[in-house]
Amino acid sequence: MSEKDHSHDHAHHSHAEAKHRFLERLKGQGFKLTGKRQMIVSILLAEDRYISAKELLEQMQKTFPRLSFDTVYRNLHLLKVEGLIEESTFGDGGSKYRIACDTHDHHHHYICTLCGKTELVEGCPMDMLGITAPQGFKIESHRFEIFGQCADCHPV
Amino acid sequence: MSEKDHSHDHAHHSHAEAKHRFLERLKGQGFKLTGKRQMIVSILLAEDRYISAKELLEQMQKTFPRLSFDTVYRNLHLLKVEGLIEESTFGDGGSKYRIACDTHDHHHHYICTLCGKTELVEGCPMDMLGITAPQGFKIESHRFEIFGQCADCHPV
DNA sequence: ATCAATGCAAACCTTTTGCACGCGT
DNA sequence: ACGCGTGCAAAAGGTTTGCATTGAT
Repeated sequence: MSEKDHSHDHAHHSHAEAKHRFLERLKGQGFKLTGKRQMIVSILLAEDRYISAKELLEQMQKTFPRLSFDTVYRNLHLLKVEGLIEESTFGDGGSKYRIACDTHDHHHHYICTLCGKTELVEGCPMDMLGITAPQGFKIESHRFEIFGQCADCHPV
Repeated sequence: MSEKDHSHDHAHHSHAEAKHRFLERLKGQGFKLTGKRQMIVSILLAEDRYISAKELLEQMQKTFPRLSFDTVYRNLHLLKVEGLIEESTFGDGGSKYRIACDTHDHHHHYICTLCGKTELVEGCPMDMLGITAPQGFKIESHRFEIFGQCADCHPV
């Protein structure tokens, strides 16, 4: 087995591992592991980037021709509530979703606006900045994203 | 004239001043100063917070009963392209808009998710954080917003 | 008088929902 | 067998567009 094959095999292995972990979490909550649900997790893991509900639907329809948006959205909603995926609204035309970075608790992303690929940002502005909220302002959440084009997507 | 009246007058004065500045900028670009366009700028200045296209429409319909979404959106689009308003997508159900903070070049906001009111955040994470983009990632923009409830909107 | 702005209506796109049936447990 | 998950269809929002008319300059 060549080095190339080995790394490929390794990638597959960790993918399967991760998928198993995600599905176990759903199972533990009493949700059923349907074929479509598993495929959504598979695709999101394999893509490892932000993709739209439409992209997801189109990929899945190759296997499940009668699949429609409602099921995709219902599953995305479930996965989001369970904290297994992340949602963002960059670009035009609605939300995009990616598998949650389960190895890092709190994080922010560099996001490629062309392909949706992400990289982790070091640190969080809420820690680094001397954030002092206005009088009486109760902070509940924040959003920090850096947009641009990844090495694969821009010419030079 | 009482102090109260005076401050009220002052507020009106600076509002009118700001409105004039915004409208002049449109005029300079060759756009027509229609009543509806002026009213949108007026409302956004008076509100000084993020509001939805729907809120805008409803306020304006008191004066222009036949006004519909298309005109509101067309004007919002124009104002956005001209850099006179800012758009955000917090909460559910689409975009919200506020008059641009023309006195500050680059900035970020504390945003009240209940009323849309904003406060300026001191500093920008891109300056404060030791941002080092991944190999080959070409940074084009970023988004940083702190959400919560302002003093007026939460009980305690 | 000219050309942008508006009203109206319809289309578009993403996302959600009600209901009956099918499938994982 | 039970009850969640799914397909179908339709609706719900938000936003955009074509076209004829109105209105600012």
